[in-house]
Amino acid sequence: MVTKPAKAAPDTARRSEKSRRAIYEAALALVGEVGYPRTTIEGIAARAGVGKQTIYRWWGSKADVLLEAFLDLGEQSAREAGASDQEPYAIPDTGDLAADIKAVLRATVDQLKDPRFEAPARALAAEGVVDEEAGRRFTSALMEPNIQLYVDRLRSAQEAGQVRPGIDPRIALEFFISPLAQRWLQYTGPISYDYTDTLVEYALYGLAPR
Amino acid sequence: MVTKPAKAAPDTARRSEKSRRAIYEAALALVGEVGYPRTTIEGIAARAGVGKQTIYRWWGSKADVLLEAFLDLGEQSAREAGASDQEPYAIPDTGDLAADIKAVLRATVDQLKDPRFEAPARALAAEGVVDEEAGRRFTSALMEPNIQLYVDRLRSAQEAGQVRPGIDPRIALEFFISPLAQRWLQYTGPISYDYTDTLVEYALYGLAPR
Amino acid sequence: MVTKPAKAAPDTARRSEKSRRAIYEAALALVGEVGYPRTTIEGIAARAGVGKQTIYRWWGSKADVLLEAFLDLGEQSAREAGASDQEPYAIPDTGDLAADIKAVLRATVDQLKDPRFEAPARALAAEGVVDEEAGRRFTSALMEPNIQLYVDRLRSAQEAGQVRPGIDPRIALEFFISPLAQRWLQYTGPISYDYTDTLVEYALYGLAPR
Amino acid sequence: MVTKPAKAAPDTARRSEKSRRAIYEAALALVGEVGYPRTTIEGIAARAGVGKQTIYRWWGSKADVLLEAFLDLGEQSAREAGASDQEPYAIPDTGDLAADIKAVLRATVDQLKDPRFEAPARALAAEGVVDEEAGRRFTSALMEPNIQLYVDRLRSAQEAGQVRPGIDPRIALEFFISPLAQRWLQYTGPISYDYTDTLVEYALYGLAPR
DNA sequence: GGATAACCGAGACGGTACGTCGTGTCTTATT
DNA sequence: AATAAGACACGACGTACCGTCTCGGTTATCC
Repeated sequence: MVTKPAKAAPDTARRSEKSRRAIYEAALALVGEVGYPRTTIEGIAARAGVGKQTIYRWWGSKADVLLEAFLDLGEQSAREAGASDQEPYAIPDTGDLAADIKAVLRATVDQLKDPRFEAPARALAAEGVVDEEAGRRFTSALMEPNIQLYVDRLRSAQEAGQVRPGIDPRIALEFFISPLAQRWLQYTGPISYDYTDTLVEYALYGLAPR
Repeated sequence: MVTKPAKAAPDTARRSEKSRRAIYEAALALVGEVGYPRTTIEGIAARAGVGKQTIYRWWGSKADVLLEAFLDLGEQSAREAGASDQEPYAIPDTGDLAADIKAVLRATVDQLKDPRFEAPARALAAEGVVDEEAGRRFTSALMEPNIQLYVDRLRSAQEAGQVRPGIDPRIALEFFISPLAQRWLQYTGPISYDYTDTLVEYALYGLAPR
Repeated sequence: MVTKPAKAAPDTARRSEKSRRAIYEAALALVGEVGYPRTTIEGIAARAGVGKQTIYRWWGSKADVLLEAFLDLGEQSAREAGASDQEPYAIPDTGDLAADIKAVLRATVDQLKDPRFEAPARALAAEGVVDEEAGRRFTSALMEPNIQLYVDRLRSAQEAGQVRPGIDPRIALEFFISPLAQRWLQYTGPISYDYTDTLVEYALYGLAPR
Repeated sequence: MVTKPAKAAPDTARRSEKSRRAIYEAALALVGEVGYPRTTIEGIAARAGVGKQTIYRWWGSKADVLLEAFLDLGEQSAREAGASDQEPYAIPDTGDLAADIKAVLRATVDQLKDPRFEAPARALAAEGVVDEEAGRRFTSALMEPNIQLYVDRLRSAQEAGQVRPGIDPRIALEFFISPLAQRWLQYTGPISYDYTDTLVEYALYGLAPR
């Protein structure tokens, strides 16, 4: 058996770190400046001072480049923020479920409105809507970890008796994030702290035991 | 004064109905077959047996063509379905709010899984995510009418004392449609009757008075 | 039978004369300035202010473009030179064979040294050496007509008794042109009026009857 | 003073003989198989199992590689043919000038038709046509030695009174080789023993004294 | 009922970007 | 120090579409 000759993967050890970083920066900058559809691989290469082939060698598509650039951006932010590194990301657990979730959603609102995040995030989301494979990839890389935090927090609340036992946290968390996601993705409504606070109140009222 | 030579809007009266229909069909077929990004104006024109200019004359972009084609598709379906035409679309009001909404959501699930709808719908959604102007246009053309139906039904339920008075229906309805929309758009989870039924139960529990 | 779908030849009637001329000029200029190998289709297109596709639509290769440009150049020169148009090209027949051929060869020497002709001519010759199909094409388009003139003149000389009857003019003419061609093509020796005069003398001595 | 850091000529003593031979073979094979323009340095390196740098270190261009490969091929053939090595190449001198030259030209015809020689020879010739420096290099390496043999033989014939005293052998020899060269290079006519025999007859008739 | 102006099909045009290939330079690890 | 291997910046390839722009050739009113 000849293990398919499918491209002869390049040698990762020799990869130019400098080029990779330059490509990330160029990609994010361009998406921010001219939008995803008018961001081209040629443009990224030119701006990064890199040959096109260097991009094609390591990534399969514009969406791939952007996904990694975006992940890298997240890691950077995380590194800058939580210098101490303990508990890099988690929903706080003060015992007050409503307050904890409101706080997290407010942070999410801030993030959704931060132009550094917004343009690439929309680009990826759009790509994922239309290309199932990409969509699943993006979802599992970008959203799944976050979703898991909600599941954990809700389960903890369930154990504390603040959420009815029969509730499936995997579904319940969607009451917090899906309405916000839809408003953001599809411009079906404005986004604000007030709005997310209301969301939490309405939803928890239904989730709490009587 | 020369009343601006800007574009000389074409004469709608002389428009070729045959070409318009051919373009709709070609556009929908291509999006279904090769996906939105690989659907091109040239391709639509060729398949419709139409000059490119005929498309550029009447529509401003690929997204525009597809939006109208999609709306047309909806009208057709409606015409076929409700021959009588009175009350073309409304959420039933049997007095049982949960049952009524479950029924509508089940129909939505069916529609989201119908490949005739899915491909163009995704295409439009993706375009809307990345292009705010298009997004608002699509939302107001495709979703707003639907949303209004939920608002109406919820208000009626509120009057009937089945929903707490303080609740804003514009927000409450998102508990029903946003989670489903997100699962569909972003592949964050499977879609089924069971799932939408559960959604309705969890949500109404919170919306109902005690 | 479906007569092969081999490219769907474009509509010659709609061809842009302006672009064609611009392409000829750009091609000849570039070959003259930077040489054939560094003349690129992209470069020609850019210099001519023309899309690449316009070149690819009408010509199959760089060599094709240059051949036509070169033929066009020849026609132009001819048109400028022989305004009267009678006898556009022929070897003079004064009765003195040696003098007639010397005169023509001197003109050829001038042409071979004219940089306007030299660069494209070499380019075509080189292409023809390496690509048999192109070679035959170039030879029959560029050299055959010329060769025929020699054949005619030699036959006329034969009838006048200045060349032995058994001689094949098709071969004899090579004594005049092949040595010159080789010196020019392969840099095997210098080119001058003296040289071509000598050639004629040596050769005619052998061709003349005793 | 720092004796210019220009290129740091590589150390010939350490050169890998095995690589050199492999490169020659690969180059000749590729030119024969796919033609000169589609023979690439990368292709040669890959086929020879050699790093690209090894080629760039020792040769300046594709043409250089091929020229040496071709010369090497000639030496090999010579070595195989004349095992004794004395008088590797010379035009025979039987006293019959016509017969001697006819014999040599017939051998040349054979060689020109041998595909092992033809492809690389054409490649080099074409390169030389378009690049004057390469042309002079190729001519002096590949043709000059041969030409000298004709000069010698003609001078000997001159001394024997078979060629008129005033004749310049450097020019006279072109009557034998240039027509053949042109037919071969430019496809202006077929090549055969008959043809070269006729050439010799026509030419010698003019060169011989009366 | 003939003139005339629009739309229509077709598709050539100047462009931009695509994804691939080859160049010549450079770096790394091996011999 | 030369080598096999191959990543790199660069430039050109030939193709696909873009949106604009003529071309005839139907229509479809308006005189």
